[in-house]
Amino acid sequence: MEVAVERPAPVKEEKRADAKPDMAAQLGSASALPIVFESFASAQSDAGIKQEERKLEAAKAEMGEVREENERLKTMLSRIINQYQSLHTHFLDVVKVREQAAKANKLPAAPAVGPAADVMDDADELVSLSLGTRSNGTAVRRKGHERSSSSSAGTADEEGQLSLGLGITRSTGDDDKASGASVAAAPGGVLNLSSDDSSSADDAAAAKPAAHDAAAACPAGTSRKSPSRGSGEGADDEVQQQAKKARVSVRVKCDTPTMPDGCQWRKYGQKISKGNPCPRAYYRCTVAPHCPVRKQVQRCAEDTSILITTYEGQHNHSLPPAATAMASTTSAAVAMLTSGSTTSSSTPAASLAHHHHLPLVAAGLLGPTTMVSTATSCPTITLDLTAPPAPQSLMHSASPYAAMAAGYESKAVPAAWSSGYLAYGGAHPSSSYYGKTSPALGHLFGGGGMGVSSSRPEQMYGAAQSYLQRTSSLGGGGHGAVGPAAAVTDTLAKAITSDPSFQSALAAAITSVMGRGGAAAAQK
DNA sequence: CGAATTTGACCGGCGC
DNA sequence: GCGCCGGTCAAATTCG
Repeated sequence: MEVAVERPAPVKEEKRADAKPDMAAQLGSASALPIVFESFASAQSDAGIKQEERKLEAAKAEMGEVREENERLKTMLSRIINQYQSLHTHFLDVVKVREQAAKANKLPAAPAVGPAADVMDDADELVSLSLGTRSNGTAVRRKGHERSSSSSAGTADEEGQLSLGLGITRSTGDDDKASGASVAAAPGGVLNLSSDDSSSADDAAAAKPAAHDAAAACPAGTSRKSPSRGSGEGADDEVQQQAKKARVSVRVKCDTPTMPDGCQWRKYGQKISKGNPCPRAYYRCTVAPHCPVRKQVQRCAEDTSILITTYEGQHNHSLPPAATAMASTTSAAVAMLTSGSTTSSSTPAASLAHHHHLPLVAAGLLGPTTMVSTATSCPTITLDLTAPPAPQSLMHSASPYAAMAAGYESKAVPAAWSSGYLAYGGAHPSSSYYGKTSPALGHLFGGGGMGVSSSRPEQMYGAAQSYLQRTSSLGGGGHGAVGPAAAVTDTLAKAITSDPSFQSALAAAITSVMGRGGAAAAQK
């Protein structure tokens, strides 16, 4: 168990002002403690024995704390794993039942049961997961297409809601009410997983054009004659295409024409899409000549203050620091979604999404409101960052994102990014900036690169929690878990910013999630 | 004057 | 097969 090892040194350094800095740094690692004690033993033979003893006591106390926390994290980890496994089992059961029912009804490929089969096949099949964070349900599910029919609502009722420890609700079809209710009832941020061809990143743009957005956007991104532009690379074509298919869509409240993500973009087109009076702008990454990354920017028809930015593809070049967050987010999304789709045999895409994202949800790593839609051809992750959460629960759940946003922001992103998100994370639910969490996620996903860690996300979540709790106690002076002031969040931001080990640990844990997601999908 | 943006035309996928 | 639609191209225009 490496939980304690990942704990950030600077926190302890601050907590233990009486200890030497280097010692405090060593104490940050549980495995380093024996070395510390050895050095203490030799030091005791010299002068200042009492002082050293005091340090020794402090070190022991510290070690005790670390052990305690380690135990806590172990417990939390095992609990989360259990919940994940039970959920996974339950989901597989549901899939099996539905397949059997489909066979019985002689509906070859329809995964749905009963009269709503067409709805299920074509429209939303959602599994909403929540852990800790609370978000505004209405914003979570704008997916409700107008194709919604009474039969779909009935389906939702029939399917019921499978509710497990993580607060899982399952809904089908477009029943906004059902999903909205489930969201509202859920204790926190919601991850929606859908295997819906008609739900895409752009579904957030408006309820009506959602189907068109997805249906048309996907082929365009993959089937166009991109080879002529040099983005295709022979044997990697398939991978490239996979990568291109996967999308990350971010809904934020933003007054500027585009979201400042740190990357260089060149506009190459603009269209009025059906159902949304606001034009959709198409941008291409211009950091490198043949970078395949595109983004679409469109304002929400229902609320023009909401900007929907959809990223597609992976950068083939190094990025400026300011752009790494978002780029890493898209890369991570691509990794998650494409790894699943390539290993899929008979399992519906939705189940893959489960495999990939449950750990994320369990770890509380996906944003306050995150939607994953895995169409067979166009998997998309939507970060709906427009819904203000209840501040009470955020300190324990969403704050890690806030902290990450802060950590990232201090490096590269304009102040609005983090200030807004920090407000979102705990202090000012009404802030007009509260949507801008994507750097947080991006930082989580990207900071440490992919595929190099053994850390577990569950650990990470716990670590993040405890870290924040500790840090808040440092800087906030007893604000505790209830609505810390902005000053506290600033303190949190600074504390975490100054702690690269924590950042890398988080990134590594995320990396682990990605890897395990793919492995899990491959096993099925 | 070069770079970036605008905008109408074109292309390919998809549904009817 | 046809029309609709989203996405892209590229010439024209604007901007710094």
